[in-house]
Amino acid sequence: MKNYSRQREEILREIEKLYNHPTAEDIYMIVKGKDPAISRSTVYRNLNVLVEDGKINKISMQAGPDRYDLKRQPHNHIICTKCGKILDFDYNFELDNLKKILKEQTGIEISGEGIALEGICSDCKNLL
Amino acid sequence: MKNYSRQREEILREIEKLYNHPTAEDIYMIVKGKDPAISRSTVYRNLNVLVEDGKINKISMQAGPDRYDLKRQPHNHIICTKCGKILDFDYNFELDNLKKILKEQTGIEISGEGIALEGICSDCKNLL
DNA sequence: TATAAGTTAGGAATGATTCCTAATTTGTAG
DNA sequence: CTACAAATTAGGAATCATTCCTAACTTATA
Repeated sequence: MKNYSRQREEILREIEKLYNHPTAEDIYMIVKGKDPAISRSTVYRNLNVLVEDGKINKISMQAGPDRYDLKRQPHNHIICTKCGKILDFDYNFELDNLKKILKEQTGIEISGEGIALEGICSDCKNLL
Repeated sequence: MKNYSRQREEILREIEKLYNHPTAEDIYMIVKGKDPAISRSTVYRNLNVLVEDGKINKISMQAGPDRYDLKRQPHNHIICTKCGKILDFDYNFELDNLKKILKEQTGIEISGEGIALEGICSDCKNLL
């Protein structure tokens, strides 16, 4: 296992405490509270390293900045297209015939992770 | 039905001819070939209008610019995370218990559209 | 024909992210 | 320890996609 720099460790430790899909900016502000000298580019660069190392997930939004999530047990995300709220859900795609259909139609084998669905959440639906 | 401006019509007509999920820039270059005075902001603005009017879909990518697609029959997209290729597939989420599970766990009712999956396509898999 | 509403071209502004550079830290081999 | 290489940093400039701004122009309306 590769050694992590102090800054990289700090970033990972803060993400471990968070359960609200923080943005890079969120993480930057939190880490900066403890390590005022840290720079934004260090946060961005290390977030990419942590994604590559499989420690965290990057969630690409249809609008606004990317969000990050510690890899705990496998789960998926569903995003409200009105308010942008992200909710977790667990659904074992392995068991589903979706995988088979995709393989047949496109030749792509999905991993079951990195999947984002979209919809309108109940809060927003009530406002319509 | 609202009247569309000449530029808006031009943009929609070009998207009707394309089956390769063009970006706003792609569309801008094509329309500019026929109407050299058109501006980029006109293309962006009208793409948003066409999405709101339900004429086209916007596909948000995990990397790079958004892509657009005429709304023909309902279908979903799967994106290769290596090469960025976008493939269509049709899978009727209405028939699936995914919808039920999502409703139970998150309160969100998905529309069955605007869903993007990710994986690694067979071309890229061969290169690994 | 006058007025209002909608739309445009062009470019400036914005927001998120990456890139660049010189300085600093860390790892390693003698 | 010591010296050199490799990795990483802070800070800010640069980039990219997109939106915003404004004055001019079209189109609809009455």
